[in-house]
Amino acid sequence: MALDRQRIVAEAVALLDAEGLDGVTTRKLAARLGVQSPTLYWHLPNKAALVTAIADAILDQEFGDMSPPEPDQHWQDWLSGLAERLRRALLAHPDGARVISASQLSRTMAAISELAMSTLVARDIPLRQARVIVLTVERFTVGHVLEEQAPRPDTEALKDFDMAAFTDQHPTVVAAIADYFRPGRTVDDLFRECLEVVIAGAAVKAGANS
Amino acid sequence: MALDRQRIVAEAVALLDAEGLDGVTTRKLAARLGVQSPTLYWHLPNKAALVTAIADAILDQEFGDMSPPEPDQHWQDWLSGLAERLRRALLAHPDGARVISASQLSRTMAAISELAMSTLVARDIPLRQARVIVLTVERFTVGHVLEEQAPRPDTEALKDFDMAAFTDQHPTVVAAIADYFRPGRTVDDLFRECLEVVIAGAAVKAGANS
DNA sequence: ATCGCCTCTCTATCGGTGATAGAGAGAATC
DNA sequence: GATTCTCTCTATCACCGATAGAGAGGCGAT
Repeated sequence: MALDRQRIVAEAVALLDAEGLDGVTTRKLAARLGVQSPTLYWHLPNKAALVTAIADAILDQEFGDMSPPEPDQHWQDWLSGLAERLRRALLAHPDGARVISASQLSRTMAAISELAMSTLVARDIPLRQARVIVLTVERFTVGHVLEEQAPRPDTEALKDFDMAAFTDQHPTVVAAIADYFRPGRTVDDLFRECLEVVIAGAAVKAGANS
Repeated sequence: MALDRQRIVAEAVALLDAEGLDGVTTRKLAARLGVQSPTLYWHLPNKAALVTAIADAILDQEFGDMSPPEPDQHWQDWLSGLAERLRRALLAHPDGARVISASQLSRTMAAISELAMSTLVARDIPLRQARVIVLTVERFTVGHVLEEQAPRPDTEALKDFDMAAFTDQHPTVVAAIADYFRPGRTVDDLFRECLEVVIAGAAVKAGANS
């Protein structure tokens, strides 16, 4: 099978799924493609370009179809949905948020921003506020998923972790986490509640617009 | 001079300042300390622990003194100030946001969360909402600074970047960025405006509390 | 038809990375 | 004085991104 950029990126995503971002090395990727690693450098200038291509692929997978809101839909709900989709795209692959934050100039991310900002402008929100709102939502979402996907500290490190002392020094944090582990609650609920904060603020800052 | 964990971390921060996170290698760090690199492994279990220690050092530098708000101060203003300080801490060092997001179980970060959540609880905000608000502010801030510190794409990559086509496909984004470069505006203004969105939402979601 | 160019992959190698094994120096303790 | 503990060393591992440069094969122009 011919080796081209598209096939390289597709296999890189598969490798990401199998081993995480640190497992995506030029050698392993080349091996999967039945090729020697320097060959990849004929198709890609460097590894950063590969990561950006992976980021675009991840986003494209979830944002293949992007559409503005229905006329009767509140932009708040539509923007929430966009953020939920962005999160879903990042969670769909190990280290998805790291991949996006390590990528440079992702075309798809730019397209998402364009759609979101123009949608808000079409709802009579001033351009500057539209940009502020969209950036806030995007950066919060990436920051949040980055934390969600942070590696669990290994058991070795936990051995000299004094839980009693931690609880003593951080009672509120511990109580809040305990609440968060209440039966029936999921990580999705936490994201949704945080997102509601951001969207509520966006509504305030957007002025009295619909 | 005796080599201990504290001196290692201090020198690691200096190395971070000089060369960025990718420049922080065990060999370079050891060389600065006048020592061979395996020696470091007597004081640290692995590099991840070093990064976490650097993260704590960066935060400690800005959050040496942490105090709850004055009784007459709105918690919104106090929380804004906390976020501004967090951002300042991250911006004070190259790749500061990457360091914090790569760190695991930072004690100082936990202390910041504890202070913020307990402060909100003391202002009669329900525990769960307090946690949601604090997490939102923290993760937005890290996400934002992560973007602020993202490396500028090298000139090589920009050579085949078609600005005209980009403007054509993303007119709103380009217009928004142009507005952002208006004279007198700084990157600090953008952060402040985004933060205002988050804080406004926090105020809404906190209910009718002070 | 053949010569030369172009596209793509190869081998060989470079300098660098985090990490481990195990020797050994020197101080502290018994 | 012998032993043990603390700390640093040398030597080495497997692996990483990246480059130089050879060479195979197709394709077009002569």
